[in-house]
Amino acid sequence: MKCEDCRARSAAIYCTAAGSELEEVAQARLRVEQFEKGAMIVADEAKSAHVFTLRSGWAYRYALLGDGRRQILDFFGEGDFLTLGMLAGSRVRSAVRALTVVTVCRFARESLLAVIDRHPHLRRGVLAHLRSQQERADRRCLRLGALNAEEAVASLILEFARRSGAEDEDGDIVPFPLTLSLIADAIGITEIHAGRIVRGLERAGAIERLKGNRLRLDPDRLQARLRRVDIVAALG
Amino acid sequence: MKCEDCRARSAAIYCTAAGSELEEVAQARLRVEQFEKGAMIVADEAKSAHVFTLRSGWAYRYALLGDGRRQILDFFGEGDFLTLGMLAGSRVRSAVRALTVVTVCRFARESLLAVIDRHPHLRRGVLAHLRSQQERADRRCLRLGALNAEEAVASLILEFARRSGAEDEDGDIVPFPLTLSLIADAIGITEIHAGRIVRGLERAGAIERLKGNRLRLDPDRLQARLRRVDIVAALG
DNA sequence: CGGTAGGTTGACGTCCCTCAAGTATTGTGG
DNA sequence: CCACAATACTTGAGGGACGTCAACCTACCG
Repeated sequence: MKCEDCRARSAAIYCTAAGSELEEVAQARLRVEQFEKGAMIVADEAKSAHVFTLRSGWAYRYALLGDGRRQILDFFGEGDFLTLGMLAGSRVRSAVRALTVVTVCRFARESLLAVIDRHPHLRRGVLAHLRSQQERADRRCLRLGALNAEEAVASLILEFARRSGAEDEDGDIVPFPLTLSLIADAIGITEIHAGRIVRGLERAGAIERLKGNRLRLDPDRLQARLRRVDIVAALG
Repeated sequence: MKCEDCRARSAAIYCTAAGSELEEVAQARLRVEQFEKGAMIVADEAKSAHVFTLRSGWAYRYALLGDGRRQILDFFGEGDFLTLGMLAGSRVRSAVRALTVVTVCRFARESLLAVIDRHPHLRRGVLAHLRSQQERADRRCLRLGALNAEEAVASLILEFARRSGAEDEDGDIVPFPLTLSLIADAIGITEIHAGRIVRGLERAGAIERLKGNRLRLDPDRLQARLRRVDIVAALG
């Protein structure tokens, strides 16, 4: 598992590392692991002493409520850094699960932090990571607070399309590993209503569900659903 | 304006600074400023080269949507660091306004970053700040996605009570600078419905609105509104 | 003293939820 | 390969939470 060959490297938190620095990062790594679809990667983020770089696949972070409902707080894709383990201690208890088969690099939080601390210019990557965290948090907040169900689903689909390496040569077919139940818990509606919305988008020709958790999409028709809100806030 | 006397210092991002370090922080400061209630502190966060420490008062960060609606993304109180200017470059355009009369210390982003970069142990404060940012983002997400209007208003009030120095000697009277319109835009409902909810809480004896933007509250009755969701996620 | 910003109330409409009963689709053991 | 279960998705009918519009009230400020 050479870091040099890792296609997630350019998106990783230590993306600016090279040569001996990359060697130190590899030294700090405990091991490379694989998780099955649905497996728990982190059980309680606030207490985890480990952090991960996601090499391939998708994962999601969520909180459970007293009445059993689940609120999805974030999605992680290739190159993303989970958890914000460096920020451990939050009073909002959240866990991370694999959405697809996933491979990760596991680090002890303190030793990765130590490497970054030794090499000032690695902090650029940390700042970039924090910016994208912040941006995603703002987008989620807008999606949940200001969008109706159809707009929210459209913006969620577009986010996945954008993040999964925009340009597949094959038109506009993108992987989309979410079930209706996950969509529902991400945007704060019920599974049944999520189903009606997705079906509606399909009938309108904005999306088409294909075998193997993939989606053919019509970006223009999806964007059209966001016309009401898109001008200032740049969702999608 | 001596930093030693500042009551916001213990909550500031450079809270671990002392002696000569604090001197460097004060050197990096451009000036201390005051903003009137409602005044714009940062017009476009993504482009701001300045960052602020809030010395006194309350402020809020918000985004505007194409159809004129406003989504409040965060509230800032005494000691908070605005903006995430160090993370400038987000594609979600947001601005910051004063909620009350506000005094701030203004810094050039790069010079404050440079001070922190020179003194490794100051980074503890940055990490603490990022943790609380993350925690607040999660709470907002839960509030918007999983709570109904009454629960959301109760959790918002409790957040303000908690953050405004919990223990005023005078029972449970807390400053609460939000109008119905701001409450509505924070939790994603209309001003009119927010009015109905607040009125309902008042009639139920959970809160009482006093002169001067203050609130007398009955913590138990407010907490009771969150029973359905509180067990796992620790809102409030 | 009038103007303005903030708050209240009612009637009615829409969006989303709930419950119930289905139909694919996938996986598993024989 | 089939039988069977489990999971995911679909559809309809009825209800509740929240939005919309319009009217009115109150406090504050110049």
